[in-house]
Amino acid sequence: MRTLEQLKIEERETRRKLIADTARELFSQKQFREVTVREIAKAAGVSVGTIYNHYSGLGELFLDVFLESAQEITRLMDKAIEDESPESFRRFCRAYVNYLNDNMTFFQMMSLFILEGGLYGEAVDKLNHSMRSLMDRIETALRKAGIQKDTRASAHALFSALNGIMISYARYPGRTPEEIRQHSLRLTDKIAATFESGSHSYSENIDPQR
Amino acid sequence: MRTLEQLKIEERETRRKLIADTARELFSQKQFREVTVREIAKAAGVSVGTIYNHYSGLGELFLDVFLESAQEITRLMDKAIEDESPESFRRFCRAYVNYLNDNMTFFQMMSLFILEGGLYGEAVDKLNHSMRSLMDRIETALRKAGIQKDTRASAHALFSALNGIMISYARYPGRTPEEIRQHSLRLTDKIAATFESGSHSYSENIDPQR
Amino acid sequence: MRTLEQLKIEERETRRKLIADTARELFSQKQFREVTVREIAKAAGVSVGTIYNHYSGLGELFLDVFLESAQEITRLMDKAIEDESPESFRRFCRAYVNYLNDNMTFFQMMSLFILEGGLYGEAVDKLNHSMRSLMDRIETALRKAGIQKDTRASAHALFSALNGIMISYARYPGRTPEEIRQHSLRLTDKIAATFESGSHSYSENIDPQR
Amino acid sequence: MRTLEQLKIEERETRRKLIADTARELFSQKQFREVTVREIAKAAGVSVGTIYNHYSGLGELFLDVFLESAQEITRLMDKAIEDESPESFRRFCRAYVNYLNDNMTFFQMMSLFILEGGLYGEAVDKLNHSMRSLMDRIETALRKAGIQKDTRASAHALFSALNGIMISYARYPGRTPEEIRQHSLRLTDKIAATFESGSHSYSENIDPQR
DNA sequence: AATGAATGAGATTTCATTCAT
DNA sequence: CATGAATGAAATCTCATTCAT
Repeated sequence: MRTLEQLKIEERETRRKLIADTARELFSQKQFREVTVREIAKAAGVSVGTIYNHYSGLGELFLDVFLESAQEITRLMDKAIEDESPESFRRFCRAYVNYLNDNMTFFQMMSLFILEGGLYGEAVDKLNHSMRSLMDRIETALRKAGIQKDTRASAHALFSALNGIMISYARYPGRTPEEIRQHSLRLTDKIAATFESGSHSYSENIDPQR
Repeated sequence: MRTLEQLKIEERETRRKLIADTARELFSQKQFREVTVREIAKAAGVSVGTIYNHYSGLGELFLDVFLESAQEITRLMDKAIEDESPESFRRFCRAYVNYLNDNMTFFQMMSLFILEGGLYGEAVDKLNHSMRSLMDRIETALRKAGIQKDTRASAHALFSALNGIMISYARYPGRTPEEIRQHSLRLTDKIAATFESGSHSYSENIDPQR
Repeated sequence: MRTLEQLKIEERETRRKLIADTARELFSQKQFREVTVREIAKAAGVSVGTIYNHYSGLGELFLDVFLESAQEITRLMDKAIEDESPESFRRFCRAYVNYLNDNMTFFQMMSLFILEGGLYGEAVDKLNHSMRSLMDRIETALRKAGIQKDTRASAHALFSALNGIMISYARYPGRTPEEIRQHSLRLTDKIAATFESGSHSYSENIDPQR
Repeated sequence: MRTLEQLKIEERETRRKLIADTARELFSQKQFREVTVREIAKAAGVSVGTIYNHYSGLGELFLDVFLESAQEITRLMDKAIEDESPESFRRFCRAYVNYLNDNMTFFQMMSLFILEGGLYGEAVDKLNHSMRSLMDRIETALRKAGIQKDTRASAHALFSALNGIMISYARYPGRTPEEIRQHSLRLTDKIAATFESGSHSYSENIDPQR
């Protein structure tokens, strides 16, 4: 009996995931603001109504896609943290910026949620949870890189700085995607270096006897 | 004859400025995406058609508003640079972030132009020119703060980092404007400190003997 | 065997009644046009499909709810007819109008059936039967009030007149429910008086010698 | 100068009237709830947008159509009042009921506004004004028919009673339009007679000495 | 140069009903 | 019989832009 129930629930989740994944796919092809419900439905092989059976509206669907991306990033970060090379911190930062370059939608949605608001109740909780997960990884990476003080604030600052690269240069008009990626990564290295070196002088301040 | 011509041109510019300023005013009241041409026209006391006589479309108007803001920021930065206190760099950074907090539109438009594109030809030139002006000031501030190497890249990195604060936390759902401002400024200080201290170890590392 | 059959039938009827009653309850809470099948199903604790197993569609369900209300009114009228006070006729009319005020749905559905049609076959028979029951009571009340001639037509006229009060003033925009009830009852009294007094002069005119 | 302005205003009103009249025409052909904006636009030879330039929404358009009908009725009543035959009162009532039979839309809209609400602000004022105009005529007709006391309340009662005929029998399922009209008029006569005769006995009651 | 009415494609969302399980 | 996910047509309303006056 329980299995039957479970099966139904699983099927439901599968369908939901199908829709979300289709949407993600479409978002990567064009500005996500330009993707319509009809398109998503068609691409997913379901009817428009079905989408509304699974999501209360476009906002919820967007959030779902966003959260999935956030999870993906989290996994990526977890991997990058394991890196034991001397350059691991720089690589960690690059992993994030590379992801953003490849998945502008994630970033655009974050902008949407943060800048334009429109998120309430449970949605905010989900967003917060997701953000905290990210921040945890960043904090870990910072610790590994030798930053010991004030790590949470530093994590926020680093997160901001890396996001800022995107907001400032992604799709900068007149630049090719490759030029943009190069520039992004150059800035990423710069920021990574700044944070790392910053940590040293910091520790000097903290531990002047050495 | 020339004076008559000049008068006409001046009047034209006045009209244009009137429209742009009205738009800015409206943008500060609500999400700029929600402001319609009709609203702007009504608020400015002109007809819709007039707006199209002065601007080729909404995009151009947005750009104009944006550029005006950019000029304002540039002036603000020029002032901040003159500050000779030991905290001048931190203040410089704060001035920028404070401005963004007070003028979200500027930031939202930058996001729009950078993330969604849609700028071509002359518009890109204007944007570039404006951005360069900003970057010049940031570079100057960095130099004054003791950063001597690689200042252009550092300027880009700092610009990114400060913008990132906004994209990451502005209007974070569930926070009050004041909470957000406080958090923004805390991060600003963090980043300013990181860049400043980074500069020291940098120069030490790079050129210790000399 | 028969008992088993009966049981099944009874259960079926119970289910049907449950659905109809739930619907009535919902209709009293909001405009019945705004109540969806899903809502009814949820409130009744059954599935959407079950509703369609019992009713061929929303129309039939509406009719069922309507007929139940009509029966309720009939019972109310039966009671009111027994009233032997000199004011019994006025009270009879008031009982009907009060019911309408308390059960707008009944009236709205009548409007729906009468004005927009869409009833066919058996449904019309049921509606007619129900209406005749009502009319019988009204006729009886009129006779008791001394109207002897042309009672069926008078019953129709009175029925119309009382319904008209609702269509003309129920939820009149800008009036509170209590104001509306007061006005309704004032008009009811007026109409009751008109019909009663009319009856006298009528008989006098028709049969002056007596 | 003034004429140019006037011309524009007139043209605007003409357009608005064109839309309203087209809508009325369509409403008489099918249930007015089934008429879509697109249909109206197409039939009127304008674009959908134009309709929204003239009306804030369907509600406003409906109200406009309704008010126009109300004016038409008022004019009709004014004519009927002039009738000096002994049957003038009956004719007056018949004129109204005939109009309702020919223009169900008017009645359906009245039902909509009264029963379902949704009218606010200026709209309510317009509705009230229109209703008062109607009531004035009814009152006049009643006075002419010899009813001297309590004429306003009587007007409301008569208005209700006549409307009630429609709500109770218009499009009664299974009846042909002609049958319905006949029945309506029979009831109209009945009600007219009731009100007239009622007036007599009333005066008798009030002034028994005479 | 100013006006502002007209345009019309297009988007989101709703919901009664069906039907396979 | 009960279930409830899927369906998909259809409806209202928006708004940047045009262009004749």
